[in-house]
Amino acid sequence: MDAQAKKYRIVFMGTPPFAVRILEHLANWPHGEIVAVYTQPDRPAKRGKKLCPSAVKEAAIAHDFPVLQPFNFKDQANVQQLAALHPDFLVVAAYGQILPANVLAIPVFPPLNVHASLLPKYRGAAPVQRAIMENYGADAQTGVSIMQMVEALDAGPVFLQKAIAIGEKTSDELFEEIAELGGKALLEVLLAFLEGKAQSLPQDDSQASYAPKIDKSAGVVHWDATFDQVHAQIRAVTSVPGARTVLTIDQTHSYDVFLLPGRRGSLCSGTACGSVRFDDEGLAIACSDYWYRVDKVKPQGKAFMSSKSFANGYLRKKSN
RNA sequence: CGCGGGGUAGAGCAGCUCGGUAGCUCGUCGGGCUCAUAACCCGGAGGCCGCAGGUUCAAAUCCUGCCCCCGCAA
Repeated sequence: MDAQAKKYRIVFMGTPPFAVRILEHLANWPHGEIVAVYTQPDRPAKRGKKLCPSAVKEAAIAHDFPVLQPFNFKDQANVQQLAALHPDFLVVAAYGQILPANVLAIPVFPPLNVHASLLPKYRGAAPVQRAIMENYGADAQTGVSIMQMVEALDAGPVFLQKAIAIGEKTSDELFEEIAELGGKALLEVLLAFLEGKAQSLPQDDSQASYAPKIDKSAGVVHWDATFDQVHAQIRAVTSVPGARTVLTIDQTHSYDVFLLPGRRGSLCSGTACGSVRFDDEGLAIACSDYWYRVDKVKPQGKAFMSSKSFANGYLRKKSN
């Protein structure tokens, strides 16, 4: 197949930065051309409540891809608009909308989804975060699946899976690696379709688990767990929605802060979970087994600072 | 005009009500003690108090406008 060969028509759907990485891989695929990019409508966001475009929209505009932002596909006009694009492939990554059967039937090849887990584990909205939270062993791993979309959520047959070690990564770091891996896996599957060699395996529904969306409350650190569990939780929620806790200095001073992943301290047997300690190294908080050494904290209204800086400015009140 | 917090030495903060001397902890530099030290003692340097304008004999402080940072809400 040379440069003059047929370019397959691809419609991409996605919204957050994770989807951007997948889109970038697709954009570089020599056998296809992106004929449209679907993403969530601009939403009021951030300070000032201004209308903000999604990460995918910004990327699509940078590439000069046509952008479409329908509210949903219940409106048949939107379905027909997609059909009129005559897509060979429909690729979806973290789009944020459930696609009805008449949409899934449009592309020539099966509609594909890039999902950030080893299906059937962690179907749903927050597969990466849940995988980190629940798998904190030394050899824990998660991965990415290229699957065919069906009406049931994340339940279609899987064409290709790739695994990746979780280690001590944060969800941000893992998202990036999975997007990179997923982008490559996706192109492998697309090529397999062109060569007529694509094969899928049905998911074992009895092994399925669901990864519910992460909300604010998931960021509140549970200090009554082991160090490994606490560390896993903090890594999972770092960045969004942020790991937060209340530092109780004394009876009259406590601060609601965000914190970044730290490291294991010494054993803290006998200390009440959640106890706060300041020493030469900075801040430590007691888990059920070890002290959790915290290097960076963010008081309300402030930026992240070293725990030592925090002590310099905020601890004085304790002695006065 | 969505709501709230913040901007003062390299870092983190106090001072602002009630205008009048630039303060605290850490860091940094120099000296001392010590076998030695990240420990302790003494001393020093380092500030357009976010920007601009106004009020005043006098503004970090009061008034007005603007910029930047943070959170909530979506």
